[in-house]
Amino acid sequence: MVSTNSLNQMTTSDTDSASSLRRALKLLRILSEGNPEGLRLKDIAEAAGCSQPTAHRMLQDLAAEGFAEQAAGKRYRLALDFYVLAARAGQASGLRDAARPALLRLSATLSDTIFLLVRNGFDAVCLDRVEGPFPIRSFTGDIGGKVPLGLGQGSLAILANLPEDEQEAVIRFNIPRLLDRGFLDEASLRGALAQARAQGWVNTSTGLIPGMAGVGVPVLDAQGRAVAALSVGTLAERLNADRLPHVVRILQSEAQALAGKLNPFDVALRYPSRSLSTIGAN
Amino acid sequence: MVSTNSLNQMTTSDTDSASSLRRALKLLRILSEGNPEGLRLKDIAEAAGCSQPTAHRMLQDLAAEGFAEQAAGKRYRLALDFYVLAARAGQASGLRDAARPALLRLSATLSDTIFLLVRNGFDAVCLDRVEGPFPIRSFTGDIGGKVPLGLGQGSLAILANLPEDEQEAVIRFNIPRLLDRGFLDEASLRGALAQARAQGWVNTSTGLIPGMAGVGVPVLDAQGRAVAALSVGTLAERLNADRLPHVVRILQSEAQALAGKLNPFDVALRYPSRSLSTIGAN
DNA sequence: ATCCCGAATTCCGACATCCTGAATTTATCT
DNA sequence: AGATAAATTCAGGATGTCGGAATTCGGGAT
Repeated sequence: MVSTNSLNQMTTSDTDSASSLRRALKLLRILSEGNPEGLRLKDIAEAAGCSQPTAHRMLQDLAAEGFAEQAAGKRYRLALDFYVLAARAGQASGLRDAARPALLRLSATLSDTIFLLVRNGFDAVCLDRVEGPFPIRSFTGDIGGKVPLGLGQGSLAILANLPEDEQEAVIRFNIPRLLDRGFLDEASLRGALAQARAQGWVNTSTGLIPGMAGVGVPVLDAQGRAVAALSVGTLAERLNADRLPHVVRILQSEAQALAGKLNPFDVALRYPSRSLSTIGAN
Repeated sequence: MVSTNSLNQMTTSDTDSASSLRRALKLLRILSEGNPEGLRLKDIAEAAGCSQPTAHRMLQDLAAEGFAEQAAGKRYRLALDFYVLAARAGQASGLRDAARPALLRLSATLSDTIFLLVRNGFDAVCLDRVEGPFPIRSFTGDIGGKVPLGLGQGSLAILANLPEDEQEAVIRFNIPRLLDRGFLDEASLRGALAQARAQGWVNTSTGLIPGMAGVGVPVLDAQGRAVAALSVGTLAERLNADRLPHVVRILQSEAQALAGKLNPFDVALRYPSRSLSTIGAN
């Protein structure tokens, strides 16, 4: 049989006493995590823990609103409208627009790929990316992609500059996830964090991805909390001792300028106080 | 105030006798179209045509599932989770991954900004984009952005290569929208379409955006229908008579190669993928 | 080409959930 | 601070929802 959901440990606080709306939203998550070609109704119903007619009706509604669609073979998948709709979600803080000129400058100056990452719960999310001419492999992947905080240069830079207690909570939650991805034990993570905090930037040529290297710097808000990170991803050979200081300097300069433009209006992104309800998913 | 501009497609039977789920989904659309900083409950309720308590409860559910969040000032807006979730929606056809190498090659070769557009209803959606060193203004905007079919090079290239009846339907629907954006009367649109169909590519240096120019070519499926477009956006001076033919040729070449890779996902000729493949790996 | 089986979709009665209006708390403005 | 408007909570009553059963659809084998 289809092995049940892989990562969903404690999907929601209330086992099954969720509202019908929340159940429907779970369907979207299921679709998002499933095969992009589409999922069969039966499997969706099973994953959602509801009957087939119920799943069917909800999916019909989702389709009618343009959130889902039925591909050939009757398979259901997310529709493009959903994508379009969400494109504006990243704009919340205006960070993306604020950072774009910096990304373009950095990419033009360094001829490398530049990432803009923001913190989102226990993850870093790639909010934007400008590609350089060199082919890059990164954890972060595409725009909209996410990595556990601590994995990768920018992600590490953010984690290193969180308030003590939050950092600790994130570390505790992410250690298993990091081990799953095959990198870092807790000791080396804490070592890397200490160094990152001390020197203000992160340099990982430590072979996480063979041949790749990068530099990440945090973007700090008025309280010194990391809300984002700028990072460079490039070939290891392009980050030698000669070039590294230059790259760090220019990155830090842009990060600082960006911090100045931050909208102080909503820096304090709040996290749902209700236990671990929403963060378990994905 | 908040006008409920619903550009919903034909699929939506727009009677107000919608299920509660569909009403909730409309809320997401309202949030998406509203001020990215967030909307007040009162306005949301008004735009959705429901009472405040109802809107409130639905928004609470949306927030609990990570689709929305409450910013300072109690304003509601889409959350980053939504963005992350939707990032995988664009993957439906695998077109994006298939096209990425081509985009990178084109950008590297031409030193200009390259767009990948796909058709979505009456719009063209920017599925991916690789930026060149020159600052560009485009209709399409960011990844996830959309333009009415017919506006812009790639968008025009798609429209020009749709089946007769669909094209006609799109034109009829889009004419007012195009006029709204201040460009093109119907006659010149039809003229441009005829030319685009005849020569196989679109060249707009016709001053839609001052100083900007671009070339778009359609990506055709096995039946000769346009499913996507590749386009170049650049400064008008960079598309002179000398360079234009070269740009067109290389674009067409990539578009053709891309068409060959298109997934014939119409029929499930696929061998039963029961084993492991239904669970998408990350 | 036909049969057969599993999946998808439709139907319907019982029931739980959701909606509206009023009350209470919280934020915003003068 | 006071006043006002918005946001949130609360409680019945109505409506939409749920899941089993029946039907249609589609795919695979003989």
